[in-house]
Amino acid sequence: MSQITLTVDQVERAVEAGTTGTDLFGDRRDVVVVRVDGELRDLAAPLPDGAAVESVTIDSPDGLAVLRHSAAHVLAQAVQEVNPSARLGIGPPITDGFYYDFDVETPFTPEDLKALEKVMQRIVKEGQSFRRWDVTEEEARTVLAAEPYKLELIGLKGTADTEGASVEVGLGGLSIYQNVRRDGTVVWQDLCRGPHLPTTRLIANGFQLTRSAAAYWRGSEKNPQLQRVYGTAWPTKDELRAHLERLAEAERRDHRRLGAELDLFSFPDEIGSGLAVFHPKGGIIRREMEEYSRQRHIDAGYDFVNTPHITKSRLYELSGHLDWYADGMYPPMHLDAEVDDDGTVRRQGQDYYLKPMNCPMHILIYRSRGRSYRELPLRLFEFGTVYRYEKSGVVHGLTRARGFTQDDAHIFASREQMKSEIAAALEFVLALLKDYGLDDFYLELSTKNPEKFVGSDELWEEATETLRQVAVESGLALVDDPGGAAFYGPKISVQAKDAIGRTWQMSTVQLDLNLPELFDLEYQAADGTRKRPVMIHRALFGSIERFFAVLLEHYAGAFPAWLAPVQVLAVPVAEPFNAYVEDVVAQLRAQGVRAESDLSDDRFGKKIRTASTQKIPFVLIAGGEDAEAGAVSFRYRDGRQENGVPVAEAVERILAAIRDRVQV
RNA sequence: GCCGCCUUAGCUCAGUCGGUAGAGCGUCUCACUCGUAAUGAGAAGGUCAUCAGUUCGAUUCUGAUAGGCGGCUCCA
Repeated sequence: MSQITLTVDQVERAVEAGTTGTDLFGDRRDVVVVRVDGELRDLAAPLPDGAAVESVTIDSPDGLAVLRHSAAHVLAQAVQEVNPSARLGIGPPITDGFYYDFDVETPFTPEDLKALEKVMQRIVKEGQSFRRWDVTEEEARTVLAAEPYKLELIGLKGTADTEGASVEVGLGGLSIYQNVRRDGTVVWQDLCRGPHLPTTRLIANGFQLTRSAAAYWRGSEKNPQLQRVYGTAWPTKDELRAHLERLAEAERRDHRRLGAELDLFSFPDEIGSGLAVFHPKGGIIRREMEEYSRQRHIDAGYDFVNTPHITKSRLYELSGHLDWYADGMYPPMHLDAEVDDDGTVRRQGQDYYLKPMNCPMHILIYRSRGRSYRELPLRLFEFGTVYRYEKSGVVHGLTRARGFTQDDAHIFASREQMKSEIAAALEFVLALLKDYGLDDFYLELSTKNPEKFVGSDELWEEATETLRQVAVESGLALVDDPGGAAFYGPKISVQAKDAIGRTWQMSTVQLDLNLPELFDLEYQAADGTRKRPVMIHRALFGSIERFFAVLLEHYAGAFPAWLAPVQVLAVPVAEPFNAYVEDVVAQLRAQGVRAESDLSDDRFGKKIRTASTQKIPFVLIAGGEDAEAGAVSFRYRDGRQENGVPVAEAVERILAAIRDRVQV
């Protein structure tokens, strides 16, 4: 027996040739695969001489992916057991779970999913093992002759176009994974690069099928749709339960639900899909958001402009929007045409479009007269409402609407000012986001797509480097998004994490090398020559409606006092104290606080409950003890209370919380 | 836009195997009500999304339309 040398979890060891991961880690149930010289491998694979071997546990990111991928295989086996005519698409692990695509005659129903879960449970309990079989292309084609989609993937192997199929075919050889019963019979098999769990038993009870939906084959809407089944899988039941609880929490925070519960906004059918109306309470939140933003923009040297909601087509022909984005725009209104009775056109009409973007309008303001270098940088800001004809299937509450208001600014600057303006814009944006209560960020830098760009390499290089420098100086994590830029310039976007860890793309700062060119923008430089300005697009909220939704979900409706529609609710312990309570409210109102009193004939406990469900930041309670002492009692949203606070101090405390924009 | 599901009172939902409907919350009225998440009684409130079709009869079955939900594709 020859010996080989392995480095096992950083320790060098001599072992017999043919040693496998199972031999090394068989006594550790949490080790599900091994990483051999950086590549994940099955535990059953013999380890090569000199290899560096690391254990990969089921709760590590790689281990979880393997668990979920194996769960996807079990799902596919279950589907084909129930319905042998189902053809297989792909089945990769995804965040928190997995999916598998099937070509089936009829889509899955919720009952189907329940039944499939039962079959999966049985397969899991059988303790089938995953056996790798390295095959030639010929063998693979023979084994998978009945699986047209798999054959297509085999044909794609090694080409650049394996997107979405990387779990089935890698760049190396082909392999098939067989599910083997304990008695050695092969129950099911699938084209797959692996690796997999040693046994289905590890899928234990920590999995669940969650939903089914259609998905285009290989992600293209030109391809047929397959039926996709989604599931989630975890190492333990407890983790599964925690995951389901996170989903439930996200649902409780859903801005569409909170919007109705707290009477903030609605989407009347009569107006149309994706078009919101803000109710008085939503209006207050929105006004506070806007007013604070407006003040900060004034302080930062922005000029305020206003532009119309519709325009003749000429503007968007010039800007190129009609070339690039006509599909996403509302169709035009054709106006002013005059036709004689005999059908001859007496006067040519005009097409008017609802505006999908503010920038061309702002450009026209810049271009309304000659500009001097002395005016630069010129920062034009507008809460500009735009309309985009989003496809019917994508409209989603306030986060994807058809009409929304951008806090949009365009900075016209000289090449020399470009760097400092981009830096200032990013700093401005980050500081402001923090004031709204988001403080966990990372940045994403979208760089040039070599296939699709305008402008000189030099300018791109300079702009990209500037964005990068500013990003690095901010001290935030920076993620590269190579090729992710729009054709007209690189972009930095701020990704914010909310209270339950979800990431939202927020602000963007984007350099535009294209529009100044198309509109032939100029300014007169100090030396008398005419020069072209650069243009920086930046939005903080992106869309006020969307930002509203993000804040609503982030705070779960419990806004900090400065944003809360009702900041204080005063509740008398009983009717005799109505007047006392009203007096306190009057004092607060005199200071500009949005204070109300609950003098309804509900009982005291009910009033507390009502205030609670309305998520009012300060509930002030007054009864005999308080009235005698000239005091009130605070009740906060978490149930905390503080009794006998002198009225003057209470007022001051509330004013301070509002002024300082703190959460209470 | 594509696939699937859904649409019954202001909200959340029962229900009718085809004979025009119910609950809880909310609203209104009355009574009750002195310490931190639901006092009691009563009342009002519905062309069962819309439009066609089948039927003696449609909220229920069929189809179309609109809106919603979950995905896919898209997101300047």
